[in-house]
Amino acid sequence: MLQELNDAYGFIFEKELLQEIAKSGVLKTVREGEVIMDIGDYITSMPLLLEGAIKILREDKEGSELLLYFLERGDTCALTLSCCLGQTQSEIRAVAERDTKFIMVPIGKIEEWTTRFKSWRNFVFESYQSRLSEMLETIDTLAFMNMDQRVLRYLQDKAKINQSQELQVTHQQIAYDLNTSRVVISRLLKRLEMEKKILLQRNFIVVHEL
Amino acid sequence: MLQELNDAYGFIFEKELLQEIAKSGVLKTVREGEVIMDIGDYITSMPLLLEGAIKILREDKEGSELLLYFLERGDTCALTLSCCLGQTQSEIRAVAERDTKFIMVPIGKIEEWTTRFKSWRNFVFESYQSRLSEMLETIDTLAFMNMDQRVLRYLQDKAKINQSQELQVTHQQIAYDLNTSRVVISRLLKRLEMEKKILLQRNFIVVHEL
DNA sequence: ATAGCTCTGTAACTTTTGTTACTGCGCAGA
DNA sequence: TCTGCGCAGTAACAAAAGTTACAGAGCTAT
Repeated sequence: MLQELNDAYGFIFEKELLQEIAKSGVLKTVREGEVIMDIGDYITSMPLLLEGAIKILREDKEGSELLLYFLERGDTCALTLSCCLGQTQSEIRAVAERDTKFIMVPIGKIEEWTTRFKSWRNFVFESYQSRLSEMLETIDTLAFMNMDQRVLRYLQDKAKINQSQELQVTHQQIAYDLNTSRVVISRLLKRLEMEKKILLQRNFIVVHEL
Repeated sequence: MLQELNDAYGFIFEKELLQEIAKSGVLKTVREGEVIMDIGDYITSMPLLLEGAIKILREDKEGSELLLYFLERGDTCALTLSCCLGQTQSEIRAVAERDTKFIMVPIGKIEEWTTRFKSWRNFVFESYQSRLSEMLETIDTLAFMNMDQRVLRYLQDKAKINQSQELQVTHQQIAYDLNTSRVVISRLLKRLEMEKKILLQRNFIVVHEL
């Protein structure tokens, strides 16, 4: 575990902190598609991503979903952090986008390290910061972009996160993530294909523009 | 200034911190409609609201605007805080919703107090937290609500912030804040009036449901 | 009072998004 | 091989939101 921690966090945390994390943290691995954390869950620890990717979703009372953003290696989820520190229920759902490995750090340590390690304090602040800017971007796409642009952007983000231009995803899945209907997505994807921006296959999309 | 500080922040900050704020902070008053901070500005201090209200707007490259949320007494803007600590340009515009009084605290002190005062640290964390949840709410309204619901919600929020059911606002202004067109707003307002949820006057709307 | 302005109401139309319904393809399992 | 199922394509229609255009109401300054 210490080795993996070092690979992902070695350049921002000091040795002592890395050892503390290795001591108090619990290593978890989840398979693609697994729900790591759900809306309403009581959160008592926060994740430090080592490998893989996680997608963070929001849901309304009627059960409609919306993808907020992805987390990668070196990230943590500030919304979870916020739940932890505020001792409230989770506002979001976290689902493994790929097979993923991470360390869960218990809430008590989070606060303790905040006073003891400057690098940890910075990490926490930077997490809040990057999560705020991701949320801003999400708001931008919702407020200022049409569905066709949102779909293209979604595909590009997903390609980046999965480090592959070939995405294994169904139209229905995209529709869920963007909170619209399958027919709308199929329509727009077809248009994007005609514009040569993507290539459509069964269960599978190739993104040209990155 | 110390008196006002005490009224707004006395119950969360210790005496010593209040005095430090009074010493290092600069008191500012702005009139309704004044732009306090604009997109692209370099931010070197953060505001602590004493009185009044501020609205926070986002803009895209084409100049379309969107209201993100309001700030009230006792609030600070975590997005600004984030800019401060990250030494980056402002991502948002802040406009006085009413005549407003606040204290600007220079960036150096923010960091210093973070290490010296637990109450300050908590305040900063809680600001991040509440701003994150405001942003989540904004995302919810954009993703899950139709324009008619958004308009009603907007009016209710504005009434709350201004502590009055009678809002002095034009249809055009609402359209700007919600990033839509004046005609759409007029149409929906008319419908809300027929549903007895509001009353329309010239330059002026009465909100019934709060 | 009247000219000029801002603000509101409304009609008519377009575009975008959402809905329903049906077709056919391709794969997996009996 | 046939059946059933999930997935993709598409048509036809409905609803929501955006656009253009114009008329009239009310305020202000001369």
